[in-house]
Amino acid sequence: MMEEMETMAYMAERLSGERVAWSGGAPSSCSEVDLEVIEEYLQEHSQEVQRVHTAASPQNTMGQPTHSYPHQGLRIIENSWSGQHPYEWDCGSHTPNEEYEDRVLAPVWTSPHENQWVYSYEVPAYIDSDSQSSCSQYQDYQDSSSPSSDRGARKDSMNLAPLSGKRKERLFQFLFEMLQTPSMRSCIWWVQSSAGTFQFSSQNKERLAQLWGRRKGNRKPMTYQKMARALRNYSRTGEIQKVKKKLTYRFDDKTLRGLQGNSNMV
DNA sequence: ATTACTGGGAGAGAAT
DNA sequence: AATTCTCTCCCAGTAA
Repeated sequence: MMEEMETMAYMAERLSGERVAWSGGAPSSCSEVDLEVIEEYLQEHSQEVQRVHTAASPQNTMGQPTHSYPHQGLRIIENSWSGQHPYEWDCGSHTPNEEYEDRVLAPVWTSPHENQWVYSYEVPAYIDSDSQSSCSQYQDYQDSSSPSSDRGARKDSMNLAPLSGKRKERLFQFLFEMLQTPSMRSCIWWVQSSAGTFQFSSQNKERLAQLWGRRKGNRKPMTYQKMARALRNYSRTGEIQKVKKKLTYRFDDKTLRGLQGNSNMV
C-alpha cells in the first residue's frame, strides 16, 4: 500500500520532471525516514554488520529475517588494486522497507587483505526509470588499469588511497548505495542505470542530503545545495558529471564500473 | 518569484 | 610538521 503510493509519487515526479502536486497528501517514504533512529542504529550496529559480513553469510544481516525481495543477493566484489590498500564496504542487506533504511546506512570499511580492494554489497535490483527493467549487475570487479599514482588512481576510478583499516565513505559511493536502495527511490533514482544517470527528487532531495550529512557526522545539517556543491567538484575530478536535465547527474563510466563491477557491462 | 545551477574561495578534518 | 585530498560552508551571480 504505502509502497505503491511511494512508487506512484516518484513515478509522477519523474514523469513530470517537476515537483509533484500530490493530491492525496503526498506520502513520502523519505520523510518518514527517522534520521535519529538511523544515526543511533549506525553507531550500535556497524560492528555487527561487519561481523556478519565477515562471516560471508548471504542470507541476511543483523539477525533480520531474510527478505523476499526478488533480486537481492550478496556479492563480494574483489578488486585487485595495485599499490593500494584494500578496504571493505559493507552496506548490509536491502529491503524495500523502512527497517532496511536503518541498516543500509551503516557501511563498514575495513582492509582484510593486502593489496586488494574488497567492497561488498547485498544487492537488490534497481530499476531504470525509463525501462522499468530490473537487474542485479554486480560482478566481481577486476581492475584492469596499470599501477598508478594516487592522482592517476583517482582519475581511473575511485580514490583508493592507502588505508589504515578504515576509509571514509565518499559522496558518490553514498549516492550509488542509495540508488540501490528501493526504499530510497522517492529521494533518488536511476534515470538510466546503464548510462549511470540518476536524478534527485525535487521534494525529497533535502532528506537525502540530511542523510549524507548525518553519515558524515557533520556538525551542521547537510543541504542539497551543499551536497550539490560537492557534486560539482566531481566534474573536475571526473567521478560524476552534471547533465542538462534538472536534478540529474551521471556517473563517469569508469566510476560506475568501479562501483558495480566491470564485467559484462550493460 | 521560485527553483536549480555555477564556480570562487576560505577553511575543516582526515590522510599521507 | 607540512602537504594533499575531499569535502563543507557561504556566497554572488545566472538560467530556466
